Amino acid sequence: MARSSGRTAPVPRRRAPARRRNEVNTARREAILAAALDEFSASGFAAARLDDVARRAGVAKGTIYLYFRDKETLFQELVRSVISPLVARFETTVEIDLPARVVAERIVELFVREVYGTRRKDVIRLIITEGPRFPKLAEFYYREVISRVIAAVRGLLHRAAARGEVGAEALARFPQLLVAPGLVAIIWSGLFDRFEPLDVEALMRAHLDLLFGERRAP
Amino acid sequence: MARSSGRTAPVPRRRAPARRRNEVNTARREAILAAALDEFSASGFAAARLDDVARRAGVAKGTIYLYFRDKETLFQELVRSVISPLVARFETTVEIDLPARVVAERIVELFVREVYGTRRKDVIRLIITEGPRFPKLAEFYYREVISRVIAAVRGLLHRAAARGEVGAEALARFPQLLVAPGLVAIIWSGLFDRFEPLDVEALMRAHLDLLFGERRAP
Amino acid sequence: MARSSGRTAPVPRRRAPARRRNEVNTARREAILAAALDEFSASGFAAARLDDVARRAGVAKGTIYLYFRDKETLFQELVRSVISPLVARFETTVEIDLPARVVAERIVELFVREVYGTRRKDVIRLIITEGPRFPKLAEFYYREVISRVIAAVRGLLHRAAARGEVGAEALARFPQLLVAPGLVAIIWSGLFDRFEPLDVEALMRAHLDLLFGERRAP
Amino acid sequence: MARSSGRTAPVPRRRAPARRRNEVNTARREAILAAALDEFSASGFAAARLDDVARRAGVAKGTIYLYFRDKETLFQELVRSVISPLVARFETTVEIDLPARVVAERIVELFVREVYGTRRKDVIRLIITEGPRFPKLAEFYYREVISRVIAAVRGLLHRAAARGEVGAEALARFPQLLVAPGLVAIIWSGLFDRFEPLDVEALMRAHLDLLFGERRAP
DNA sequence: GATGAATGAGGGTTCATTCAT
DNA sequence: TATGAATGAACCCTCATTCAT
Repeated sequence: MARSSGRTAPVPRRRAPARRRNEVNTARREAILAAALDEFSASGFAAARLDDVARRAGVAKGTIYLYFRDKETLFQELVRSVISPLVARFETTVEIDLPARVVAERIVELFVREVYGTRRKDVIRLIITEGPRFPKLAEFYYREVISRVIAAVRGLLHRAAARGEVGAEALARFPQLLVAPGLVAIIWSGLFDRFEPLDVEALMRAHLDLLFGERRAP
Repeated sequence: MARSSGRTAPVPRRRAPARRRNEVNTARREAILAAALDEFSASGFAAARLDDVARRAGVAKGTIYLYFRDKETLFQELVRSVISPLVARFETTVEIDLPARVVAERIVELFVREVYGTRRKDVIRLIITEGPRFPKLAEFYYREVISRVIAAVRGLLHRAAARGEVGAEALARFPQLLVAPGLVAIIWSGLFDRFEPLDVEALMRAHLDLLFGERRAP
Repeated sequence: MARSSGRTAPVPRRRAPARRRNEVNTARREAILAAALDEFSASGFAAARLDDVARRAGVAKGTIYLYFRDKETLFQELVRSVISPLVARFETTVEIDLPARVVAERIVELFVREVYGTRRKDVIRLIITEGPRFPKLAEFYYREVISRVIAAVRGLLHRAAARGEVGAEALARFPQLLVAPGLVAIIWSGLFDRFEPLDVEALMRAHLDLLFGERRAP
Repeated sequence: MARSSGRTAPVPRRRAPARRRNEVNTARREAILAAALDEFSASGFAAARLDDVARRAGVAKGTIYLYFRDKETLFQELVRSVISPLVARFETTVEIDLPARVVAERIVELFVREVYGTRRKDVIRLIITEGPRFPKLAEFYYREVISRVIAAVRGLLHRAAARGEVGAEALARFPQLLVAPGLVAIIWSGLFDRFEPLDVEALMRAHLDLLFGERRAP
């Protein structure tokens, strides 16, 4: 809504060039998302305070509402922003037919490097801990991640089973079995690491060995 | 400016009577615990309202405080009351040496029947979702459950490995691998059951088959 | 079961800004203090409701917490804000050596005009009525007011006694005797004024006459 | 409400003899009053908990309500029960005409011995601290104590003034001046004794000396 | 009478959200 | 656009009072 300048000549308001403004906007939005991840991870959705998110992001509390409708939207967009790129990444990993074991190793390696070793681990943990209270979030995650990953893995494994690979059939029915130890590692790290740290890579290697038999050479 | 309680010596508060709690008391306490499980499961610890717990338990709000010091204690006792009997149950299940596969089957069967098929599933889910915010809860669960279960399973499997059973060694190092699918099933049921229900028994059977090879006859 | 704030380092809370509080802030703070004095005086600390303080101050309940940490701090700051200027005022009144009677008259006059005739009377009454429950408040009042006033009066009277003035020695030992009728007047006004009002000025004049003998001309 | 004993011969309920019951009742009532004095003195009326009163008195919470309508009634009866005997005591002390100084000394001595040296001091302090919130209490105290004491003292002092005693006239106008230091001592003891104890007897002696001139021999 | 478990109104405090500047 | 003071609904917890036993 343009302001009327009345009888005097209008003074053009100076505006930052569109390009620059967008960059600032994007940076600020991302600062808020990063701060939100910190706070939601530390306190959970309900107990996290937008005041703390704002302070951590270096903006005023009201500013958050310029970028996100409300606390819940901030939370959902946080999850989306971190998760969405992950699926694309995953789908390029599994698009060619390879032996089931090789596929499994790649998936596991992708998980360890790109999820467990990054803030994405915290987002997965948030989905696990907060998901039951956020049907929309669960639905998004199911549609955008779970169902697509499962479909991709199933496709691969069905073809592997058709080629006679052992174990592929069971995994194809329940691809959850492939990633279960990864999820357990994420839960474990949030609950028990201070009592007994878990070596994820060794865990996942042992898991693959159990599924496919010992590898000869590393 | 801490307020003083004055000059005269305070009469020591009589502790909760150790005398036998009669049946009404026990029933009421359990009604509150059951209602609390419902509400905490539905809303999470932070968002659950003690008002709703009271209403669901059929008591007044203040009555909760006759049985539990505060919301946090109620939550903690809820977890303890459901979890503690479980461990004893588990330890009697694994006390004799049997082939690893048989042990694994019993554990899995115990899990499906006594955890997944009961309200205990919800308590496990609460530990997973709320544990990161309740260090004491995580510690209790680690000391009373996790460490003991892991120790028991490790003992069994080490002996099985010594007898030459395949797979026992890897499982002995990471007993988490045995129950990982069970935990994933619990998480799944809270998030995705409405999109795609999970047949836990089939999942666990497939898991055992992957670990130990197909069984011939069920 | 203390709740943890998680793993990530907390961002230090920015303290209440030391920057100049603008006039709106100051006015609002004072409106809250004035309302608090009304309510605390009418109901006592424990029974006063912050809801009423807020309504009387024309602000929302939460606004109080922008200016004061909690009810107790509000009470404390109320006392301090009213009392602190009083001591300075008093000390300028007694700094020169004069005959004991003249000093006593000035102190009495200061009390009647600046305490009894103002809201400060209500604050003194609050210290008397609530002090036993607020050790820190009593300590503050002792250190900042009582001990300094007593020291000042003692100094004056000792010198007057050295000059041979009668009565000065006893008053120097117990300066409380000088102000006792003033305190009784404050108590009386809160309890019995509706049955039998007390003429403070006449009371204090009679007191001085008893201490020092009748004055010839008023 | 007599219980019906049905078809069998009625078993007469044993009842304690009326005398014994009355003694028990009286003792219990007094135990509650004593406990109430402790608790009200320690915490003030509003913050004192009937739970604590009951525990301290060695009775159940409900029992208090068999003897007193509610918390406020308990408080008022507490004050009455302690104060009422005091007035009779006082009136016998001042009934004969004596020199003003002697009367004043007797009153002061009565105060120090029978009020300041006993729990009555705490009741006076409660009247001072809680009176502003309890108009009925203030009225009772004014009618039963203050007005009668003042009338008695005035009578004495007017007659002393008529006999030409110096100071009697001023004191007759404001008998409050006689007891003011006593009240200040009570207030002081509740607030500042831990910083600077007050020697009441010396204070009162100095007070009398100021009013009537030094005594030659103690 | 005596008990103490149960009640539920009440109030201090928090914090998501709004909006004047 | 950005700010942060202000708002007020929400909720945990206390405790005077009641009442079935």
